[in-house]
Amino acid sequence: MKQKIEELLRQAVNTLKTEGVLEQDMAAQIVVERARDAQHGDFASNLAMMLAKPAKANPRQLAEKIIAALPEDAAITKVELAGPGFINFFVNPDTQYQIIRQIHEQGASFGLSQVGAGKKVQVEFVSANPTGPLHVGHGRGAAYGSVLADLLAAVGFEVHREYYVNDAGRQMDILATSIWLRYLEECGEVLPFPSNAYRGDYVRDIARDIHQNAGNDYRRPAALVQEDIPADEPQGGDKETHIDALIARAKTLLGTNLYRDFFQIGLKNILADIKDDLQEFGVDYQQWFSERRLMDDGSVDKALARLREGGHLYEKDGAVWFASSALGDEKDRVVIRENGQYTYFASDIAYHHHKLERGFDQVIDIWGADHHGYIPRVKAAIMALGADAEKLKVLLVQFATLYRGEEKVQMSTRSGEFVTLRQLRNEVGKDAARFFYVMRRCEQHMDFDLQLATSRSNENPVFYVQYAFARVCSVLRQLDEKGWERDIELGMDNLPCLVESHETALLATLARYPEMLAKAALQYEPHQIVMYVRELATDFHTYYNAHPFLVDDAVLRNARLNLVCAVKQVLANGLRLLNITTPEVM
RNA sequence: GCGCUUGUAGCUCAACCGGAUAGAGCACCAGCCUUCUAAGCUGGGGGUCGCAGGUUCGAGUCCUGCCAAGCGCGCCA
Repeated sequence: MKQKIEELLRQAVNTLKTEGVLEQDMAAQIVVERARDAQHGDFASNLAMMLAKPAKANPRQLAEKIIAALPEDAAITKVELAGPGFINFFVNPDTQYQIIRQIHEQGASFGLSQVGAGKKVQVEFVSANPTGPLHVGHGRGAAYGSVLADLLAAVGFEVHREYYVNDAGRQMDILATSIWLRYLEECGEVLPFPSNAYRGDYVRDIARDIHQNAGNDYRRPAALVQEDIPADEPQGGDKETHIDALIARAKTLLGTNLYRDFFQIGLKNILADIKDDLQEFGVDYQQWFSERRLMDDGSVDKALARLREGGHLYEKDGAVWFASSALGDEKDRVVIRENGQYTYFASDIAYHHHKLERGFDQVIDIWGADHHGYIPRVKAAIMALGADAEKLKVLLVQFATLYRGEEKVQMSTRSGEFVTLRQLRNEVGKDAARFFYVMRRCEQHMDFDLQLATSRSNENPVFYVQYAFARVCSVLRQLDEKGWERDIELGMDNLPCLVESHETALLATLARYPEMLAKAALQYEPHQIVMYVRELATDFHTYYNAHPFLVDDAVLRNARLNLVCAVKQVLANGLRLLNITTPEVM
């Protein structure tokens, strides 16, 4: 419909051009929007106001000429000039009714489109270090990323969901060493636990497992472990050098192979937990991409060699630097440390190089907002590698602050007291957690009230939407109990008897669904789905209270049932995208 | 100090990327259940869109400055 009106306007402009009212070379961006107010008809265009200035004409007079030049069309019943020069279109109600038949025929695929067809897009999200369970901060990225990915797929993009596993690097060594130290405690050794090690209970659990399976095979005397280790922070030392020394000690005392056991068991356990957690949260990936793999298969060397060829690397203070400041970053960055080790950034350059080589038209990284300072250097790296930095889109997800009613929930990773995503799910359920996480624009700071999410009351928007769905189901059950059968065709043939304002409002909202989806996808804004679904639920609840559906008049009854079933279908489609359940009874 | 993000009703947030009278929910007040689920609906009050300029037919939206909050500014990841 929108396209049709745009076409009509285009023809009108062409007519005016041949009549000499408008210049031949005048380029007109024709924009038609759905009218916000029913008084303004169904669609509106600001074309006359856009053209007024270049044409040196009064917008209202120009609008009149455009209206006069508009070709006749059966679907348009009235065209009006309004306000400062808006052209409002009133659509023939008969065309509006077609949406119900369309929804009925297309079912679950109603709303899907092909605007992204032929384009490959990668969405990388969560990618939390496998050094502990996911916490609530990761939840938002998980919910947002998964809905965004599904949304992009719904509008035709070929979507690849990926999790980057940071299974190399110092944090993993800290984990392996933490597990080993807890293991030694299990064996009966007495030794202090480093302030910078991972303190969560899960570390102890893994250590206990290892002890049960392997006995004392990895046991080394505490005295040897502690010998000549520089002091920890509480004792006036530096916690980083302390833990690094312990890592080195673990490697020497255990030897490469035994040390690797701790590394691998830790990684395997935690990654399995993360995968399981995400799956239960309704998040799936096509690929779990290993950072270690980039190290092992020479990808990092390859990427750095390429930078070197381009003259982007130099040596200073014994380290190798990437001249990122020449490409928009605030300063140059080290890629190979003085000790010969790659930095995290080096493997990230290789990773993004690899991503772009895989032929994605768009690469989307979803990061926590605290990583925003990292964007310029990654973009610089992409440019230096000779690729288009525009292909990378980084979406920043702000943290959610948890509340329990008025009270702020404290989180602290160090102390091990953080609220895990799993705990959150157990407390509020998958549906509410996803709904709340996706409800806001991602760059919006968010307050997540656990009490509200669990409340089974009118305060809770999740139930509000699900309740609308359940109500339709209930109506259909009642229909059955009354011994009536739905006559879909009878209803379809008599849709024009739906003349109540609630009904026309619903028709308009239903018709908007496909456009909403396309826009939400192209703008990377899943929250629009939430907004829409709430609006549709509101329209439905209002209608439900205003008019009975199960009336004696079979014609009206079936027409209304068709409308209500269309609502049910679209609610289901929207909630399916959000990966939220649609209970038939509440 | 520099950079990124945010600032809209008492609270939590929208506003179709520059359009018409800035909208919802919660909270508050007043109503609606012998009739399809009251987890619902109807009505009401509530606003200097952080502040000040600018751009134009038109600005919550764009540009500049300032104020405030969060985050970032490692040879950590």
